[in-house]
Amino acid sequence: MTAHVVLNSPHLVRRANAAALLRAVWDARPFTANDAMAATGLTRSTALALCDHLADLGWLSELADARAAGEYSKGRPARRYAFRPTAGLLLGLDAGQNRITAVVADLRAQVLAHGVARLPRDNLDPQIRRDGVGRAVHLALTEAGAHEDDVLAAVVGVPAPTDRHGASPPGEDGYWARMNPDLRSVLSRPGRTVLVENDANLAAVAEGAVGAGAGSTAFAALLAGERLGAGLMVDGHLLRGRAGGAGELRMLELVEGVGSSLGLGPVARELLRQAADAGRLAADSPLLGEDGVQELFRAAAAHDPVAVEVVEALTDRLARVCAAIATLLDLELVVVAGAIATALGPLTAAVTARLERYAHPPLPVVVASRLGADAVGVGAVHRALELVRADPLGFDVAGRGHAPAH
Amino acid sequence: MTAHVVLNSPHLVRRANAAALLRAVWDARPFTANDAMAATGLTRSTALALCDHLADLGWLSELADARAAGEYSKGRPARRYAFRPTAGLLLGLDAGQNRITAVVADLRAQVLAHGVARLPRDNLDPQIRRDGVGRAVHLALTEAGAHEDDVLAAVVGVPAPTDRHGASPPGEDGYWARMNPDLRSVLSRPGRTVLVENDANLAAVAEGAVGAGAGSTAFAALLAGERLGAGLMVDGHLLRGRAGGAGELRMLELVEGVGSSLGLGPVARELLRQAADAGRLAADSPLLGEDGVQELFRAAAAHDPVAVEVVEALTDRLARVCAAIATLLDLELVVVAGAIATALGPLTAAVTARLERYAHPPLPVVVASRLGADAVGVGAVHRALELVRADPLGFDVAGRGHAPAH
DNA sequence: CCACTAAATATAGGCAGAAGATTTACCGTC
DNA sequence: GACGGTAAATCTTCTGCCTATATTTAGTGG
Repeated sequence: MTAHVVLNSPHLVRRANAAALLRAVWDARPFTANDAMAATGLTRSTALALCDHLADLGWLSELADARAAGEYSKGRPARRYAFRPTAGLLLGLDAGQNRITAVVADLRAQVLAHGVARLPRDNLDPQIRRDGVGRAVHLALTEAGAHEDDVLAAVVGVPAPTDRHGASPPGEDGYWARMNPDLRSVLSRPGRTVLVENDANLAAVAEGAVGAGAGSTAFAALLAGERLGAGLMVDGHLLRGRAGGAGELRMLELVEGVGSSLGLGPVARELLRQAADAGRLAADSPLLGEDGVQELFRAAAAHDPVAVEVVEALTDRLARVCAAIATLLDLELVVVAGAIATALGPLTAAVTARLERYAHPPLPVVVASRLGADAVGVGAVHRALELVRADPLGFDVAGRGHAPAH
Repeated sequence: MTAHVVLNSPHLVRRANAAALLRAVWDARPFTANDAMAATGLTRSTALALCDHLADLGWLSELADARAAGEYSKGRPARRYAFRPTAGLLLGLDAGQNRITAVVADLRAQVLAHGVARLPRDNLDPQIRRDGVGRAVHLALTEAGAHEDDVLAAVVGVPAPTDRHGASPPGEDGYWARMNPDLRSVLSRPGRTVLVENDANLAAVAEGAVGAGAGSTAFAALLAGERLGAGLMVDGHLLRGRAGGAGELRMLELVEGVGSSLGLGPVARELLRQAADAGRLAADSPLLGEDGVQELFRAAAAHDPVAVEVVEALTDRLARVCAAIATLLDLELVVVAGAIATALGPLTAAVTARLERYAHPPLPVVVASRLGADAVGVGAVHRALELVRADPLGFDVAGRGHAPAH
């Protein structure tokens, strides 16, 4: 006979109702008691009492102006309230291998400021990463004119699997553990919720919230950097697995015509090197340079035979990858994200077309992310928002620039 | 401003608490108010009032006997209640291609009776399947001495993907649609909840509830019949996907060394046929007969070279399949289920051992199901149980052999 | 200045649950 | 067979949340 949650106090009822009202009003324009009544089904007196209560707590502001918005004008003017998106702040971080980005956003996930900390090229010292996180956060908060105490929830994306508690397994040669040197504790503050999450998972959250996956219930965000990784959203849930390893794509080693989880950049470089070795590419070709991938698509568009061949190989590879993942999970969409995504725009249509060779209808669609390099940070902010929205009254908001109505 | 659920009436609070209490005592021995208080945190008066209420509704019986169980004997004897597992019945069906099985169970998922309807060998007429369902249900209910009205929830497993509403896409050549000819409507009755679900998914539910997956939060049930299909349980959720196709294994066509989603039986038959064609197997070998697969393992155990070779090929194939699925989703376990499962017991250890060739630590474990041919039906019953437990007070139970206390 | 209107406020009542006093139904024991 | 002791049931009182239904209020337009 295990314990079960019950409402053993009227106070709990009120709290649940207040949270429901707050969620209903979160994204709304200024609203009146009538709106609150419609959204919750509560009586006017109760709705008003809850609004006043939420205003006392700092979640809502009562707008002095009664019928300012000229919304009609018979009868006694309605009291108007508005959700205060700056009642608290959200912090989203992308703790990449060489760079840490912090994003400060309000309670509607509107980005207010950024902060970036570059890390030394070959660093694996945990303290350097931890310091970098602190630096990026400080920069972002300063730019936003905000204070550490204003942050209700912080979420960090790391290039490693993470379990429910934000811990990463060591991984081979301890790479994962080095990427996630207990970043949770760096960000922890009293009254603040902190979560460490896999970066591809956060990219998926971002795509689902404001990207190509909005409205979709089954899709993947394919983070295409040096190695491929995926965030899997199925039935509206982010998949985690035993130890957070869901979406790790080592299974691609078993997929015919793919053979590894290498990202598109490394594969392109390798193919171009092979062409050079075979004498089909001049040793000083721009395709072999730093910006090889950008050059590659330009050259393919200009019908350079080697470039066309390589791009076709990449298309085929990506189609196989997407087919394998999407078929097993019945996804309707694969969003290719990461730094390389913008360059891949032209590729995705070709990939989608090629899917019919490797998958069966209904075929998924492959698109490039429009969120750019910020995908992980934005996803982190949205994840933080979910945490706050899930139980807003669990967060203390009173401090922030608000004088409670006594 | 979308509508949100609120507790706008004391009645709702009471209902929620009653449901919580009921869930807490669902699997308990006879219990007293003290037990109920401990499980819910409510006061004695409230707990007793709720128990009486639930007894009135027919969910609990009050045991006349006060301190019969000799559980101590100072003070005023406690009133004792017990959950009534027969307050309503659950119906689980396995609507296979050639055979329909119905299982009747009580509210603790204890199986009370079976009913089987065999279908003509080559039938695809929807009406024949629908009639078969009715026949199997009638047989099972009769054996249980029960009536249609006693069934609170029914769940059917079909060999086809199903969406949230129990509908199946037509599939190529309409096979799926024929396997699921609106079975929902056949079982529908006023006051009864009906659900149509993919059979592999139900096998996964069964394994998670009473099979090898009990306690595991990320595992797959691999239904190994003529074709492979999987039910995927990740983070405690059954994966569905866009149209219920999650766990369809056509992606195996892309996996090296696998190449198709054919089950082990067909592959074994094909390998044996090839051996026979090559003259390595006598044309009258028992391995080529009806019970080939059973024979195969026996022969391999006796070091028959052809049999050993085929079993090794099957081991390798299964290891690749499990590695691909388990790696993508970070599963800790793959349970091989289906009619063939019992024969596969000896194979699974070899498969688990071979996984290290195709996957990386932490490696999943592969085991054979111990649930036998009933896995789908049992899973269906457990799924039905979930439906009832989720909101027990939404079901009317009063009728069944119980005189409410006026 | 007066109806009219729509919203805010005030008042009363129902109901769930807590808290604590009291009663009850047993057990020993003398 | 009356007498404490005990643990649970029951009774009484109280608080808080919500509904329902007046009543008041702050405006508009004639």
